[in-house]
Amino acid sequence: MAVTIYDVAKAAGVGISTVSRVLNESKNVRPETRQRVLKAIAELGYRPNPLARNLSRPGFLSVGVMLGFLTNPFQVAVLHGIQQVLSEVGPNLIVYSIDSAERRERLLHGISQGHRVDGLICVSFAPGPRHRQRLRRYNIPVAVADFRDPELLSVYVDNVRGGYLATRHLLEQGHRRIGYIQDVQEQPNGAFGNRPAQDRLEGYMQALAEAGLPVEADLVVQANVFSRAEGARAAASLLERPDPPTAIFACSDMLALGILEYARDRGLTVPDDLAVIGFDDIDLATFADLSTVRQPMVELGRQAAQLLWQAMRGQPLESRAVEMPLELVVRRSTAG
Amino acid sequence: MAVTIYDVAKAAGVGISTVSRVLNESKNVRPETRQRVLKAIAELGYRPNPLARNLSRPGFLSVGVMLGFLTNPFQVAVLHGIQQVLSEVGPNLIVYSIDSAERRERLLHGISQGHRVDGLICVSFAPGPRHRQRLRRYNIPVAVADFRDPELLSVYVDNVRGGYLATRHLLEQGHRRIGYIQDVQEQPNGAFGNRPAQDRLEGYMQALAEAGLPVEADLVVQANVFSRAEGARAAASLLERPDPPTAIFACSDMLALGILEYARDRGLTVPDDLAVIGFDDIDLATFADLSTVRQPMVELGRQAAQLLWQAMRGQPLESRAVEMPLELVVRRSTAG
DNA sequence: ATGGCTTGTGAAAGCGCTTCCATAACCGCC
DNA sequence: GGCGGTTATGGAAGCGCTTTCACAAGCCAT
Repeated sequence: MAVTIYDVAKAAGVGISTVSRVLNESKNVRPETRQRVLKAIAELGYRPNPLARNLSRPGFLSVGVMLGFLTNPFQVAVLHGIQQVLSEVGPNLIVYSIDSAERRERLLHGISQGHRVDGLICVSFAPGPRHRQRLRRYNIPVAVADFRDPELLSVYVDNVRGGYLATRHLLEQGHRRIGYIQDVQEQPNGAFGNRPAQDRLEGYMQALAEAGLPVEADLVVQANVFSRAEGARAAASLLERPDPPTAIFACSDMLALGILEYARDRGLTVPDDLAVIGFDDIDLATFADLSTVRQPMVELGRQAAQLLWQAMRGQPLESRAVEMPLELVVRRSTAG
Repeated sequence: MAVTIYDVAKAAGVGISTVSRVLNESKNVRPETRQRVLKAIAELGYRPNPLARNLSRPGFLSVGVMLGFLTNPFQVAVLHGIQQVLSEVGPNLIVYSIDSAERRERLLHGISQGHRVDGLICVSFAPGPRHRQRLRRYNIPVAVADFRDPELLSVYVDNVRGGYLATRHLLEQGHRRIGYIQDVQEQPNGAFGNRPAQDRLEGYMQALAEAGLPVEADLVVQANVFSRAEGARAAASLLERPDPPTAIFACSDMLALGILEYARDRGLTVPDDLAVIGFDDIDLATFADLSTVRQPMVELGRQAAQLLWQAMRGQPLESRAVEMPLELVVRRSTAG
């Protein structure tokens, strides 16, 4: 099928070792011979096969990173952290961005049985039992970032506590009716949901309970995708009702920015008419003066990459799970 | 060194083909044998070598993407576009993020002679002559996004025109003293600079000349890195002088957001006290009501990926260079 | 000339896997 | 109880490259 080093050798009337030498710019090739080989390479359109090359030299590892859309700043930040670590230590970083549950399964299937990578990092989710089993069978280490899983290397935050912190803060500001917007994504089992967002909801409920307030089902709404537009839409559904909340906790800053946008369009004053708090503390939160719960996004990625890399090299791990700190950041969107 | 399929076969007392069958979950392996093999795999910590596997089956290609920081929304958007296309067609996407000129050279060196990828996309820069020569020699196709290069597959915008559009718009709003902030990055040759930003400066100068205005060297400042903080710093250096400009054109939205932040901190009204226009039209520009010159970032990546993929498959290209449209987007930061 | 060098080159042995092919063991059937 | 037809398994030939090794020239100083 493809043109190989043998074809080139034959065309140039030399042995394959000579072609290889030309390719690797080693010494001891007569200029004239080199020219003949280069000519043959050019004429045949020969392209060396990276796989074959790496096979016959000290191994070059690669790790795969599976994440959702590259439009999600949180995930990009995590990727950035992973990148930082891996670019130092060496392995190739192969990015698999997943836009649907179906594609995720397909990719995971390929990876878990296809031996395409030497290590895997999943961001904000964990592979299902079947994939997991195969990955373990092949001794492909797996790290999850932004997810807690006892079986895998995991780096995570206490999302329940995060939800609690955000909600308690709003309660302390005197709010009694607090909306929660969570983003959902399609899961492989066909269900919709999202573990971190679910956990934050739990924290939200805890805080309400602690304050002796009921959880009103109406005040919890879902946004389908991760975007400002969805945040605005969700805010609308929350606020355009008889008895609207005075504060909203969005499970991501991006959604929260959408809420702020909606508020501005409607002429609502923040935080007086409506208080808003997000989650993540993305770069833009400062710009928008958005209160939020900060999670160390880049560090999440770094730690996951570090853990994975240690496992890949067979080094002993002091721990398989790392919890990262969460911090309430109060800005003007909740405290005028 | 590493444990191979032979070690496993020996440990399990079977042939390597049987191990391979177990690994690939093919039929015709007695359950008992399978167990023995799995046990051996687990005990030896055997991990199949992805390279070797892919070598002996229909080829699996990979393309490398070299870009700057993953914190730059423009570059992330381009990456997103690339990702969209390549995830459909198949090859692995290997991301090389570059934080210094030195690292870029080192990586490029490895890639151009190391045969690590089957195709390469460079975002916002082009490989230097030496790398380029080697890449050509090995028939590794190269596409550049956000850069124009006659020798390579390139997808670009007319940055001169973009600078012109932005500046003319400010002139039409009545501004006569217009600042320009450009970001610079270290180049392999040790110089600092950035081709797109340089071109936009040229457009800026064209527009001024057309309006019969002089280009004042004081009004052109540089930001060292791509960030809001740098934008604010540059704005400060421009505005805290005797005769400050009434409008600023920043060569990226991120810098422009920094300017807006600075203006807000100083109590300046936008656009009355200071008009600001950016470049790119990143997602957040809408949120910040920032006027800008829109470039189709995702599409830039998509086109580059498409061009590259066609070249990789040896398909004829109708064109090696694609110019993408630019569009002035007027929002409240320049027009009250 | 002649024994060492260095230099240019090809043959062949891997690298770790998949897969084709051959063999052996086993099934049920007339 | 012997025959075609499965089913389980090992041997060996690649996949496309790098690299060691051996060998043939060519070089210099003797």
